[in-house]
Amino acid sequence: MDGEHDTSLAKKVQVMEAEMERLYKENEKLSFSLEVMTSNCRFLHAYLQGKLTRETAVAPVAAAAESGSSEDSNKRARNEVAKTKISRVLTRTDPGDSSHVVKDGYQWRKYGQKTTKDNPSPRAYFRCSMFPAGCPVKKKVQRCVNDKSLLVATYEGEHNHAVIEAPNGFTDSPDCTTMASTTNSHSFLANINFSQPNTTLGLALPPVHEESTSPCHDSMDNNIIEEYVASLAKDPNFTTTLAVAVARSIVTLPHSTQM
DNA sequence: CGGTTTTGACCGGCGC
DNA sequence: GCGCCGGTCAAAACCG
Repeated sequence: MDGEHDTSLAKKVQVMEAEMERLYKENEKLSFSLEVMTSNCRFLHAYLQGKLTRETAVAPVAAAAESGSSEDSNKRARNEVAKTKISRVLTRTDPGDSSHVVKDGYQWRKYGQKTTKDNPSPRAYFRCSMFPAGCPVKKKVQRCVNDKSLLVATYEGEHNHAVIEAPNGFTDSPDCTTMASTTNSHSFLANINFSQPNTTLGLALPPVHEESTSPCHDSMDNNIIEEYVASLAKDPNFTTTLAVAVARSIVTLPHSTQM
């Protein structure tokens, strides 16, 4: 790992920790998400300082994901997940709105709905219908058990065609805030992509492969983190989504077999 | 009329 | 082997 870059990143993580502490005190409702965020930042901090290995840093984070998410419970730890690309998107909607509409730029056809054991909200199943000849992508949409105003969309597979609508389809409504985190078995990449009327920011943790330790890191990471922390401080109405988004993005960091 | 949604039935994996 | 559960199918209803 690149020592100088990691030191800088570690400082940023410290700033994030401090900011999260402040937000924690400000908003009781966010306690769960912020606990996860703070915990994850500490593990990442320790990891960056070399106090933890990749495996020990990721394991508690994964455990936090399990405890915070109603879906993908014990039995869902089936190994097919590692093969296909899995993305998870959180979308804030009107809590009274019972629809499962997550505008992401693609056209979907609903093929089923189920009420799952650990979440009273029904889960809807969609297939991509933009390319009927065989787009393999599926989507599951279910309301978050902890926050009914959050829609959790889980995408499986990759589109084999172009998107029709604008790629930033996440910005479909003024108060729609979206987090996307993408994982697969070969990358170590977490993306947060928020869109608010006056706020757009992102955080990307670069892939950490043994053959690409430092060259791919650049100063953009630090700038993005600074922007992210600044926006956390400025926009109290945005904290819920940010908290959940950051927690989700961190906890979905995939395992890597190499440090 | 064609595409989409709804919803009960069915299937397969998993734990006991 | 049985029951539970998540995921999918398919027929009917719905809609533009």
